[in-house]
Amino acid sequence: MAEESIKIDRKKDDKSVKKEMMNRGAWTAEEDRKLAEVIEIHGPKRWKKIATKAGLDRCGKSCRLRWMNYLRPNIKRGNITDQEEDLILRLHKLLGNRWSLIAGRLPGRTDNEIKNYWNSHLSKKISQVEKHGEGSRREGSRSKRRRVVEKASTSEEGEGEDTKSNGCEDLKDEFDRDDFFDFSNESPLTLEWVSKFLELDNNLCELS
DNA sequence: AAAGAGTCCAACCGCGACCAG
DNA sequence: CCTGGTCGCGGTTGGACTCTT
Repeated sequence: MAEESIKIDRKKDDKSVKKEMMNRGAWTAEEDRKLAEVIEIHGPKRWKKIATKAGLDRCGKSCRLRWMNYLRPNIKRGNITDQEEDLILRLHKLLGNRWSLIAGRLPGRTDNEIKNYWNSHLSKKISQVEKHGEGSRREGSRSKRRRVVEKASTSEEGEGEDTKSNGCEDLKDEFDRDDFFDFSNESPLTLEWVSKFLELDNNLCELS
């Protein structure tokens, strides 16, 4: 028993020592350059390897995040347009806090960016609207662990867990959300998709 | 001009899923 | 089947910047 806890402690210590040795905080231009170089050669995978190859005192996780949110080509910087905002609102209504899925429909935007935008702009907007208007509906606390939720939701969608509900529950019979949002073999945001989505969303909310 | 409050966003953290051995 | 390593996700934090008083 005691031995086990010592083991755990040692493990924890190793971890924190490593952490302390790791470079953290803001990325420098030099680090960015090194990271981009290595990724160009090896591709954006095996992040731990990339971190060591680049000679950065960063963990793979940190490298991945930097690449995904900042260095990746085709990243769109600057203000979220009205159209994008509208899309985010509608997608969030359907999907809840599944930022990566939402980001998948906004080319050039990252999940982190959308999440930040939501937290700083839209959540306020929404709570203001809710104050004025009627319904208060709790945002699903940890919509995360989505795969678990998704699995569960296939059998019993109810529970209101993973947000979205908003009078749109009815759609579940005729609309397979996960199918709809499976973007794996589809090119991102096309006008057809947007109009298809907006049309569908309008229809659903008219029903409710 | 300064200082306190508020906002924004890059980066970190912790967790669960996935996968290879 | 089990285990350890890795990845990807959403939540949270810290600090730089801006606004207000």
